[in-house]
Amino acid sequence: MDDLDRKIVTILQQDSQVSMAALSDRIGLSLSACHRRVKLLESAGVIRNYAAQIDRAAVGLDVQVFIEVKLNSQRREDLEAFEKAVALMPEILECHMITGEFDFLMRVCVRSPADYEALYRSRLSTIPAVSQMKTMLSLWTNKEFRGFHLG
Amino acid sequence: MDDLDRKIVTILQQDSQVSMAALSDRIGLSLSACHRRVKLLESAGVIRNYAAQIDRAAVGLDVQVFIEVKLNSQRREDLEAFEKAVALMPEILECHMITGEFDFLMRVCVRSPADYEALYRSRLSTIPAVSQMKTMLSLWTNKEFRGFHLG
DNA sequence: CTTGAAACTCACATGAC
DNA sequence: GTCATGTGAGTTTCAAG
Repeated sequence: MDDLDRKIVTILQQDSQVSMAALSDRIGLSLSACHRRVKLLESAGVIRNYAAQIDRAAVGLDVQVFIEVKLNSQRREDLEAFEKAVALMPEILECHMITGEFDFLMRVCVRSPADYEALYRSRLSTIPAVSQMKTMLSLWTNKEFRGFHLG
Repeated sequence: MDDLDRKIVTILQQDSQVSMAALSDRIGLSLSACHRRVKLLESAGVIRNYAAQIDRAAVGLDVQVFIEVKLNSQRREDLEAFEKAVALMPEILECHMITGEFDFLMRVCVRSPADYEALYRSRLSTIPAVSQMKTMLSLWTNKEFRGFHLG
């Protein structure tokens, strides 16, 4: 991971459909050298995959919520039960174990407040391992994720 | 956005480099019909862009932190000052205005605890509009974002 | 919506410097 | 690392049903 690799990754994070020729131009490398680096970044696992990025509103996911979760205990069985429940819910887009007052932070997207209420009432709050939850509704997004900042 | 469009989007969120032929096969449509739908989804803004997804650890961003932020007030000048400061910090990957005790939730990635300390001490806590912050260090990620769940 | 064909771009491998 | 080159694959468009 030298400076050229970071440039490549930065560009590909914004637009993975850029042609090798254009990419090599922008980083000041020959086409074949650039191509070789990209393939190396892929096989090294630096570049995981290529994905289409979707407009959340355009697909009707109008409600985005962050949820802090506290478990009954840190015992293995509670952790595993919670993780398993999270894995089974596709509306939970991400889930992080965190330090602080709560144990986990999750991001959830659903179509409507009613859908969130249903999810919350009948599928989240019923997880036995969960003792407490705090919902933070995302009112609007000031800054969206557009790739990691390198360097 | 019918069912076929949702199928297309779901596949492209996981792998945008799938060939049109393979994509059309998987959704059960002819190549040209499938191609037309993809282009429509792009021009309609449903598909925003195509991006390489990077392994955070592989690029040395070992520290991921969520930060809740409370402002001094909800006055326009405080909000704008905060947003402006956020926009200028590339380490802040996302920032959402939220309901609840705090006003904003941010995600930050840096290379080391020392880097976070420096960011926190000299660039975050010095924003005049900010009255309080709460740092939640991400210990590990149970579920990673891999695209929205449609349908 | 379908099939099929033509034109074009680019990826990829190769060999040479 | 740099060029130059050729083949195959995939994209894109178009005509016709």
